[in-house]
Amino acid sequence: GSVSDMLSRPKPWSKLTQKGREPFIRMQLWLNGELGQGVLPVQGQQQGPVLHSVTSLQDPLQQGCVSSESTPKTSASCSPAPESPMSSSESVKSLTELVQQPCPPIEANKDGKPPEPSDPPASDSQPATPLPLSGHSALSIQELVAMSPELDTYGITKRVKEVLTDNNLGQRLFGETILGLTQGSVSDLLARPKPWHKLSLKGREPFVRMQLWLNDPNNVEKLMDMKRMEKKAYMKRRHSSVSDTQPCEPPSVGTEYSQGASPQPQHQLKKPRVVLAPEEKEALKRAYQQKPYPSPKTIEDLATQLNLKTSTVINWFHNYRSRIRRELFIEEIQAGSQGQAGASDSPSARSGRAAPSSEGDSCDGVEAAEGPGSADAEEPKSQGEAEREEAPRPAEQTEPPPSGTPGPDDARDDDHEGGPADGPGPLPSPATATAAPAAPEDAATSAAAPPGEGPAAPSSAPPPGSSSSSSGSGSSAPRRPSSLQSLFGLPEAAGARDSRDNPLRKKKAANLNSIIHRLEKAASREEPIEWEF
DNA sequence: TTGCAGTCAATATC
DNA sequence: GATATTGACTGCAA
Repeated sequence: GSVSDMLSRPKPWSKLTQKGREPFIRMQLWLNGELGQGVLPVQGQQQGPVLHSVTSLQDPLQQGCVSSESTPKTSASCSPAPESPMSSSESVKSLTELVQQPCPPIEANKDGKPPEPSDPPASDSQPATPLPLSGHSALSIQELVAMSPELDTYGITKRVKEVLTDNNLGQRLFGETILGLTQGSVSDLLARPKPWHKLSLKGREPFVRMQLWLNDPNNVEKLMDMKRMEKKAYMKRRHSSVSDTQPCEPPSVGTEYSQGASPQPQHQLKKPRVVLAPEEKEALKRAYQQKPYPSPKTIEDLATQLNLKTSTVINWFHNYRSRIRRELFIEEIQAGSQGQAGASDSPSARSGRAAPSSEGDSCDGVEAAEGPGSADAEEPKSQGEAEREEAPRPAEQTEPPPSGTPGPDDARDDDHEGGPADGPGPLPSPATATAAPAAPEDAATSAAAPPGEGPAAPSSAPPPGSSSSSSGSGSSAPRRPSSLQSLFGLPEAAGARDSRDNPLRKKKAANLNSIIHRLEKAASREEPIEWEF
């Protein structure tokens, strides 16, 4: 049905969303012969057919171009059938145009910031500047992303981490040079990769780049060279600045233009970063436990009580929700990979990252009820979260948009609270929150306490995700069968399945389902809910 | 409008 | 010095 609709009534490119454009890109590729039967070979593996073609696309970095054999024709592939008629769909037309036009270096798109190659830093550590991705292939990369088979993001990051550590290459260098991302982003990406199917086209890009990089036989050398060049540049700059005092431009960069008279105005304007105090975070977490989706009023109250800007509170909730969500993703993956070993169902997987998880403690409301299933206790998520995340888990639901939107909704203030404005709202003030309302708090409170002990559980189990678990040094994905190693190809699903086999998981899922059910029921009844799960 | 994904960049930690 | 964490932003979609 969708196909029919698309073929008969194609929307203009400009009206399409990223997702909506994907089918057209696929069609174009298919027309170009880039896609075999139109079915994306999920085998991609590092050398899967598609990927190959991908590589062939010649990443500006050429990094990924592995396939020496992929040869020339590849290049052709790059440019999507230039003249392919494409008669009808203008969308495709625009696409081809887009693809053909010399694409701006990726960063340009990314940051939206002008490439400004002249950037001072560039001058010194020039090499770093960027993204070798420049070249015409910036767009190609997007194309690649669109046509790329499902990749095993977890496996890819794992291998990347290994290569980087084995060769003593830093994330910063790798990120700036290969991915066009900052160190923090790279760190985050490597530590908490989202499953392929949960990623947007943009989000997949870094993984495709990583895959290409991994495929590049000279990847390490290239990076090493970069490293050397950077060092050289740094030394040079340092030297020159010392001897010449001539600030040139470098000064402003790396070091500090601190005293300098000129630049200060701007960065004077920089607002200092807000750092939430532990108590404030605690209060926010408690509030989150009660309402993952607080109403504007609640947010305001919270802000007032905590003496924070409402925007800060809003941001905090956004960030917390999404980070917890990601936390779940990797837990899912890890659980899946551990599969049978259900033993360490311990979620905390990431030692360091106790936060969301252990604190997520949040789930309290939910878990608490779990009662016996203490096991669940570890899976920290707030009700809303839990529902949202867990719900979909059951069987076939691997879909991103957990139809079960009920989760969040139920949790929303506005929903069950009196309407918007009314008053008292649950004011999850630090104080109130803890002691406050109904049941959930128990959890909340209890959760508050545990922080300290929380670690207990996790400690027992070796950090699943941590490479340690895999022990096998070189054996990147020791416990993960080769399959996982390369492609995700549905592995996710597989993983999920595994996890599902785990009794604990089943139990948890069942519990969550019942919670959801009860919530829905309660909601329809409009009865005040007593959280006694 | 609201929520989310993806990032950046300042800090914290290791 | 490298890596991890996290508040804030931007852009997009519903």
